Amino acid sequence: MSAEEPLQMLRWRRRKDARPGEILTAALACFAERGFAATRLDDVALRAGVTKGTVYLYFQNKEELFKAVVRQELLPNIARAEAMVGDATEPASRRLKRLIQGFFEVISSPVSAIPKLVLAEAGNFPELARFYLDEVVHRGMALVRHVLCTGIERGEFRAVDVESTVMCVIAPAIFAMLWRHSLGRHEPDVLDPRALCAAHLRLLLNGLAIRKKEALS
Amino acid sequence: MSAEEPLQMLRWRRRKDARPGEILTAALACFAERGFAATRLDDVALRAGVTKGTVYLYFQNKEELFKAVVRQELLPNIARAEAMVGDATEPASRRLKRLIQGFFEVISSPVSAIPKLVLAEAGNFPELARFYLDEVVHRGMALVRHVLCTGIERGEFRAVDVESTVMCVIAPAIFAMLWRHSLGRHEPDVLDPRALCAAHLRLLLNGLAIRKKEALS
Amino acid sequence: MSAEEPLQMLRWRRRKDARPGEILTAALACFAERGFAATRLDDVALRAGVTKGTVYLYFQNKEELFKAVVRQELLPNIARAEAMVGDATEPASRRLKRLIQGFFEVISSPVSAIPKLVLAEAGNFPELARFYLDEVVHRGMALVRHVLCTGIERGEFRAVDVESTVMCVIAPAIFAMLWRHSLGRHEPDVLDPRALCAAHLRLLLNGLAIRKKEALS
Amino acid sequence: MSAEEPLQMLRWRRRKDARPGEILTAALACFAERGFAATRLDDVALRAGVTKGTVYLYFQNKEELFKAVVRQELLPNIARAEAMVGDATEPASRRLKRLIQGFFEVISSPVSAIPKLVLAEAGNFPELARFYLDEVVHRGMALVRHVLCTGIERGEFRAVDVESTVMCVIAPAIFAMLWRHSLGRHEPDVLDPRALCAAHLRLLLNGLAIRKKEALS
DNA sequence: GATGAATGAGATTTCATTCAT
DNA sequence: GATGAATGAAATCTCATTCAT
Repeated sequence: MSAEEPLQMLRWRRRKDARPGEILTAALACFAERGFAATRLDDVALRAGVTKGTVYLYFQNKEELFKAVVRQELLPNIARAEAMVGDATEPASRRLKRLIQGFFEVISSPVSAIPKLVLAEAGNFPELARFYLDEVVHRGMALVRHVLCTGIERGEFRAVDVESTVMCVIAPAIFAMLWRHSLGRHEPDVLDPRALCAAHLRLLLNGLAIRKKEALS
Repeated sequence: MSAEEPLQMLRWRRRKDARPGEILTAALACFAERGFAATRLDDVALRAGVTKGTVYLYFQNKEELFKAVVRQELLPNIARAEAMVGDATEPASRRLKRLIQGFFEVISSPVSAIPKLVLAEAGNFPELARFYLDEVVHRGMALVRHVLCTGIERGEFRAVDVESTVMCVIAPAIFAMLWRHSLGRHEPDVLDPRALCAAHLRLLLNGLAIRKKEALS
Repeated sequence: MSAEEPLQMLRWRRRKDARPGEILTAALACFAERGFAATRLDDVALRAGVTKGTVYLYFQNKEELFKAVVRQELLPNIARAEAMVGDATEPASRRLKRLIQGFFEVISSPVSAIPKLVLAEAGNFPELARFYLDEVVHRGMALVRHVLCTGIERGEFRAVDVESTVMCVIAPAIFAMLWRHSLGRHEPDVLDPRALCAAHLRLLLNGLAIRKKEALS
Repeated sequence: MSAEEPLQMLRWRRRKDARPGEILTAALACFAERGFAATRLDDVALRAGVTKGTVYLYFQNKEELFKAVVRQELLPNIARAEAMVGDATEPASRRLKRLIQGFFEVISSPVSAIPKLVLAEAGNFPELARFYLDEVVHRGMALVRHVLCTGIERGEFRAVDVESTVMCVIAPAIFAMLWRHSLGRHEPDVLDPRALCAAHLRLLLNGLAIRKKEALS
């Protein structure tokens, strides 16, 4: 069969293999724009350049499509984030900085729409929430936690409440992602991710830094 | 006959004035749980102790109900936030602290569900987004900005990038609200608002504090 | 009781007696404008200056209200039409003329909306159709038939097909009534009832007149 | 399995092209029977042999369906009427006769239900009224007017008030159509279209004819 | 007698899902 | 593999009707 396959079929073959990805990309865009419920499968199909029936060829139903979007679009990003922590010989402050910058870089990519989606639909999709908690949130927090703990152990950072500080570290980046895909659409220029990242880093590193003779407020 | 009358009478006794409020409260709870689209008007009506038709007696349609929820539930809170800035003779750090604590206190009230709702539906309700930006976001940010500027002018705080720092100040509280009404439902105890508030305040005030001989990283 | 009845109560009493009529008038206007189904009882009540509940005090339901409108608004008109035939000593042509002019005069009164209503709803209200046929159509046709027959017997009119000629006699007037309450609203001045009446009379009387040596076409 | 397949296949075989027409035919029948408002889309769908959803596949909503019925069912008939005037070399009386007979022939076809529908709903659908006036009424009246004018110019007809006479010419045919689809259903045999047509023609042609030595009444 | 808040049955409309082609 | 016509369940919304006041 592969022997007599004409060129045209090869093209078809390629498209066939590409289809699921194209559909997921289209779906992410649609979900990000209107939310899960308000997105019609017709919209997704149209944007993916196929018909509704084709969507069902690759995904059992709308809910599975939704989960697939989250799953597939996030997998590379999680690994990326974990690789980001990098070399353990570096100072903790530098690793923290790189980690945060990594979070902020996500903002401009399409995956940044996922947190908003998960947030909006967590109530209706417990299974998805579970998955997201286990595969994204916990792993992301573990990264930050690890860097913070190392820094404290090594005497680079003050002995803060690690669990809460983890939240403080990631909150501005998450906030920026959510903003971009919701209110930010109706009022651009309010939030500048680069500037926010810089300000956050300064505040944070200053806040974590150990000062010589000083009592906390 | 007189025995079963009281129930009936109570039903009728509830006055027109009370109904809209009851319905709005019920609606907020439903919307917060399932989101706008997944909430059926039957659910709202049931929770409010009325029937679907009654909801339409007071609100033109589901969308208007949604807007009314956001509008009416927020008005008191905005005023509350503005009153919170308080006395200008106090040190800026104390005012900032009170402001942030105020934000964190909102988390446990039902209104804390509104940010999630607005965020999730901003794409579908531009008018609502506009309203929320003008009446909530801008006013809230103005409060923080004012305190920060005062602190910088008076030499209490370092000369930071005010606009971005405003975001850093509010991000953890917003983050906590969103968390509570989404992933937090599926994994309690991950986020302790009190502890987060405390950690945030320390980091922030430390981060803003002026140190003697220090160069930024 | 009637002795100590204050003036105010008298007024109330008067309104009470007038109510059903006021409601019927309002209902006729509403039904004529929008048709039976598209008319809401709220509209009728509003126009009658009462509330929906009051309508139900006097009429069992919407259908009964509809029938009452037709019944009550027509009764005087039927009698009026029958009286119109007038003196049997007059020439038939003059009586026919008066009869037709009578039909055309109805056009400008509110009752002229009833034929449109009955016509539109006859399919859904067989009982009403029956009533209308018996009490209005047959009696109206009998009048015309009587005059025509008299005229033929007396040698004033040609020996036409009486039953069909009856229709020809009344069709233009009915047509004008229907027009006024439907398309005529969207294009006034197309149909001038006076001119139509005059033209119809001439054609008809000419058409019925006996000519000396003439063969029918 | 192969036994019950044919039924299924027939269902599916019916092509997209055939459906709209089938639905329009079914809709005309339903609307004619019960009127616009009282017709449920379920009825239409059932009669067309499809389900409610299918109707919405081809027509945006009930109102558009209604308009489509009127539009599509009438187009052929208008052309038919215009072709009916025929040869200008014929005597006007013969052309008028043919025109009127044409109107009367419509009565027995399903389109004869449309005047009743338009009449009943003109108040609620101004746009439809406009369309009907422009595309049907004006063109129909123009035909009659043309024949009358020609007849007068050529000395065949008396110099009547043309505009009003046009109405007199068409009124009996319209009347018969309306009758058939309303009261006529509850009392057949009252109106015999053939006899009515004949009687109308005689009266009319007699009424229009010029007599030698005669003064008008 | 009059009110108008409340009801709930019933209609329109949407859209995820199926399946013959 | 891809299509798109067809489905039908489920939601929103309307409004005639009721009934405590």
